[in-house]
Amino acid sequence: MSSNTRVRFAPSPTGYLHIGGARTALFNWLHAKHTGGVLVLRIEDTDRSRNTAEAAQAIYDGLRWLGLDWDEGPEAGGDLGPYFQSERETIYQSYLDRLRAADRVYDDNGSVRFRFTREKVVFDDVICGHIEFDMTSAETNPDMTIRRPDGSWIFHFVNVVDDIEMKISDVIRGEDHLSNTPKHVQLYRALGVPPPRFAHIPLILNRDGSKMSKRDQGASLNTYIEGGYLPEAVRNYLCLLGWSPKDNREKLDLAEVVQLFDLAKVHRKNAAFDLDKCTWLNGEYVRELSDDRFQEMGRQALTKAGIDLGKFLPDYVRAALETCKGKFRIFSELPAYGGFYFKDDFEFNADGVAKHFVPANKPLLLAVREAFAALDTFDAASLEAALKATASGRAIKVGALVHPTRLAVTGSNAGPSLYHLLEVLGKEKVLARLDRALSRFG
RNA sequence: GACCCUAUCGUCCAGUGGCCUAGGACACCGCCCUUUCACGGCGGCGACACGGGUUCGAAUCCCGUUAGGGUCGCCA
Repeated sequence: MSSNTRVRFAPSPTGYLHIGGARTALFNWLHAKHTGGVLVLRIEDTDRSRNTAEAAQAIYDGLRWLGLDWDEGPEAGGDLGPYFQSERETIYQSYLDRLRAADRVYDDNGSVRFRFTREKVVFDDVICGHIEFDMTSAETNPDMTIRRPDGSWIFHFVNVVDDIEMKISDVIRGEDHLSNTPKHVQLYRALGVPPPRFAHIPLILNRDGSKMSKRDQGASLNTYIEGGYLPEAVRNYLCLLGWSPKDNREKLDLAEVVQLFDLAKVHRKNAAFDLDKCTWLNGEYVRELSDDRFQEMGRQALTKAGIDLGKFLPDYVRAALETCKGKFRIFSELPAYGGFYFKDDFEFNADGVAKHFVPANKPLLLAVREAFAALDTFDAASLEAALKATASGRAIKVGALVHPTRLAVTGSNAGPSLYHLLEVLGKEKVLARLDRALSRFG
């Protein structure tokens, strides 16, 4: 399927990719893919104080992490560049000349202003529908500045010029630009170019409904990258914010979303970012991760938490990680869940101590130690049999032994399957840890 | 303040005049499964912002109010 659809994602290099920007990029990407069109990436760095190179890199990294590639732009090439506004000076100059020739600009204290036509501006937004703005009053809509006295350009002007030059057919952007659109439409008309289609997507709000700004928790994509989230899960969650496959499904693969995505069906309502749901969805994906990728991400998460895996045999690490699969939702939870495999001097959970390290349990734990010590083969099946035999020999429930034992060897009340975890730990470590716990009883 | 957008469970989404005593998901609570946790299963809690219309009939259409968000820069 070929088409003339050309969309663009045009972020300002702020040093990180905002979660709202990420979704705008995602929707642009989806629309391009759905229509067989092209996605252009353009860096809007007209503000000279911004450190473009590094800040732009953060944007590429974020987009690539999400799996969003662009057809034209930095590091991708294209015939309609350059794709940094800071490198398009002569183009802007020529467009300014056109406006000047048409007598649509004038100087004001050294800056250049664009003279609006005093009229009603109407346009049809793909998402928001028919929009009317009354621009007849210079009081409420004063002529806008398009170039500063120092020669630098203002967003509205360069944005429109670039969209014209890059032959953008559909401008898909955040709803915060809806009120700016009539100004842009006026610019198109003054330049004698038909405006593109506009589609303003709703904004992402904080969980409490307030506006999500730079400093808010979760505003930066980095939060998810560093927090041990999977890109496919975050991408899936973002798809569901303001758009729906309509059949109550939550987990959708990318190819299917591309097929179903319909820009016109995107909501008009702002949505709150629900980290809990995003985390749940992540857990769904983690559970289905291939063993290799799970192992790789697991090692990364543990290393990041300060654990030196080099001190352990690869087989030990692999087996340890294996017992944790499917038990947690985001990788940042892994160190707390399975860190005991790599630390002998861990603290014992206080609630657990109060509940299980009571005097009456000391003989029980001793009996378990004795049973385990007598084992020749230290595998899950033998351990389970030994523990159950110990329990029935004393006419107590298995749980009465399981809980103190788990606490003794892991320091926690929750964790991987006890018998498997004991097997991975090995006889030596298990007996040592049991002794260490026993010493706590005084 | 002016203008623009929006308004279904706490959150995300389904619902486009009768199928709605409003459905699903996350979260929360209970039960079951179970060596813990998680998963899974079952059940519960929980919403059409308010007021007027239109219509035989309104969550769905219209108007108003209220609330939230956005824009009004020589930021993007």
